[in-house]
Amino acid sequence: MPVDVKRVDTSDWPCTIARSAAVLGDHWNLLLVRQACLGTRRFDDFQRELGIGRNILTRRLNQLVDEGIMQRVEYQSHPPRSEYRLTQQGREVYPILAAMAAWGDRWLSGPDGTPLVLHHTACDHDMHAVVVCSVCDEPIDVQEIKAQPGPGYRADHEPSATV
Amino acid sequence: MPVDVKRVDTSDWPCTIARSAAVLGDHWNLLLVRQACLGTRRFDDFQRELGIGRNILTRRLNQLVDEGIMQRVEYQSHPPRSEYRLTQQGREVYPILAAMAAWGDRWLSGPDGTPLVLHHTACDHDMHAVVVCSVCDEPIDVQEIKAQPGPGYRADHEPSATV
DNA sequence: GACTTGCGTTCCGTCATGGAACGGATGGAC
DNA sequence: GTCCATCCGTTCCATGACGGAACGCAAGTC
Repeated sequence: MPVDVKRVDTSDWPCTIARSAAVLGDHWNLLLVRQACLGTRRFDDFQRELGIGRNILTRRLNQLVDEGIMQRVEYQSHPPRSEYRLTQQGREVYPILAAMAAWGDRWLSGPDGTPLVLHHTACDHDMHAVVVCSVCDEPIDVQEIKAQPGPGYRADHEPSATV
Repeated sequence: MPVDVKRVDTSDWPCTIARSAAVLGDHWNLLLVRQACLGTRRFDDFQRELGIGRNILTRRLNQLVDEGIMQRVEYQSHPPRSEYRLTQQGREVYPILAAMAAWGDRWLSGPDGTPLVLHHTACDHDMHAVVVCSVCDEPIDVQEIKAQPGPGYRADHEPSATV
């Protein structure tokens, strides 16, 4: 089970973003989770809907399962067939995707507007994602955030001394 | 100026996430924006702090400039030296990174807790990012969102017919 | 004149990617 | 029983992205 990591591995840097990037900072992983959020579960469906190579798909799905983002669930046994579903950890990636969609709508969409409208069934409105502070509920701005080493910080991995 | 895209290009799919992923779904791009958010501006600093190869760094920075996420600003002319700063578009990537950090803290951090605490100067509290609905302000859950084709949707690019 | 800083470019070996073909287990049609 | 389709992969191979190391080059500094 080759794990395909030779490019710099940032999963053990003392930075959550770097760690998350090791998992989510990948073209296909991101799209696979997106597709799973839209309801796709089967190998062939992922393959057809994304146009990803079957060999790459196999690797990526196994990797996502190893990372706890997806799980294999056998849905029939003659012949054995399993589908790939998001775990809770995987489901919680969705807000990140929604934030990316909001950013994309603002900066990348053409004159026609967004290609994808998100409808929030909880409040029954079309919406977009907003990232807010957990304490004061105000939208986040880079310039109002200071990053500081936390309890889990160790200086021994990241090339940089500064975080 | 080789643009280094041979792997499947999703930038014109009728899906904002796919488009955003074409820009942000990359290991280094994500980390470069993170680093820029933390204040890094100079070529050598990026190189040292991230441990990225100089050739790769050159390509990535140029790409980010082309995409409007960063801009070159000359800070002295003898000799000509320029630094790379985030544009507004780039600065607005930060909420996505913050959302990724929150996810990483929840699912990837060790027993010691987060390696990086975010302090919100606006309300003067340590915080984490929460992604909420723009209409009802409630946190987003995959199962409460329905995606529907929007005005900018065209079925002619993405392999899949379904969105 | 030698050394340092800042910012790249060039060269090259290695590994990931992606296309295509193959495989193998089962179920259905005839 | 035989042929064909479905589903889920694996294997093979050419291409090209990655990453390390060395080189280039302009200007300032001692």
